[in-house]
Amino acid sequence: MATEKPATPMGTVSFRLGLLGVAQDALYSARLTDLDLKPKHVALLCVLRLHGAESQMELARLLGVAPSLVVLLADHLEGLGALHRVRDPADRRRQSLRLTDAGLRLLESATEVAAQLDREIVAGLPAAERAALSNALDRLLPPRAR
Amino acid sequence: MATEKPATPMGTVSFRLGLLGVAQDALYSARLTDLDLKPKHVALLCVLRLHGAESQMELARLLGVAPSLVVLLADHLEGLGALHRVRDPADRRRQSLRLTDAGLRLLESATEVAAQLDREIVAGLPAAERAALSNALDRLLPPRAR
DNA sequence: TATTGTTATACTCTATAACTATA
DNA sequence: TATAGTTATAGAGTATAACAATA
Repeated sequence: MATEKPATPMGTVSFRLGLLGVAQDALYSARLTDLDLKPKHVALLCVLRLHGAESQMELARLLGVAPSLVVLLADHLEGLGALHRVRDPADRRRQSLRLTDAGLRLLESATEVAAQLDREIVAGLPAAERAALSNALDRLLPPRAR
Repeated sequence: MATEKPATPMGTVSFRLGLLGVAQDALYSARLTDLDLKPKHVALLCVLRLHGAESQMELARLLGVAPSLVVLLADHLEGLGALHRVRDPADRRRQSLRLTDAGLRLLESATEVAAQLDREIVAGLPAAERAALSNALDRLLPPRAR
């Protein structure tokens, strides 16, 4: 009684995961407009908060995006006062990005927005299924993103 | 022991769902290049196969995209011989999109690509968790997309 | 006048490539 | 010469608005 051969991609987990995730991303993005953030900015803040990063290059690798995009994301966040760039004295080519207190508060606000989505969206799921979903996401997310 | 207040959006289901889903969509898109399709084309084919649709407008509503995008998607699929447009004789403004045999075979190929991703991706999940994930996706996907 | 499909246009996102400063 | 960061440019994707045909 495992998965039978599905008739369409809608019968697969990966396709439905893509559909739902893309919709989720768009919804979160819409809810972030008041904070003047996009999900990618939030991802960058998360990495800084949870890992820290030695350089923008490392950040690009961790986020899985081009280094040039990190520049734009960091520019925007710096403009919001959420972080500042500090030159590495040992290698002046490098800049470390450091969260400010305002950045931490911004991240907290973004967290609350996501938590609200959770309440709206997983409200319909039984507790066991919600936990299983959360576990599955943990396992499937590429380690670099965690 | 329910969900404690998460410290970052990474602690929420919705944010991780967005990250994973967007990555999934990109991966599926990359695997579809040989078929000359994008996930949105596949979604359109799925809707035609599973529901049928009376008009392109209805399709736009079901897919949650702008009508002008349905035109482009259908143009491409028509160019591949996957469907043809037939004018509704009762209302000549409307065009019904009908899957051809080639379209059905194309959808089967796209299904196999997604099934292969499933094998690669959910391979690491215990059966119970996989089933729970599949169930959760079913419940969370907006009904229009199913 | 309202609706379907289409076309034209513009905007967002992000990558690639070129460039600067530092090593 | 190689690397970190930046800037310039280009392409993909998709929405909005204008338009044509039909009702």
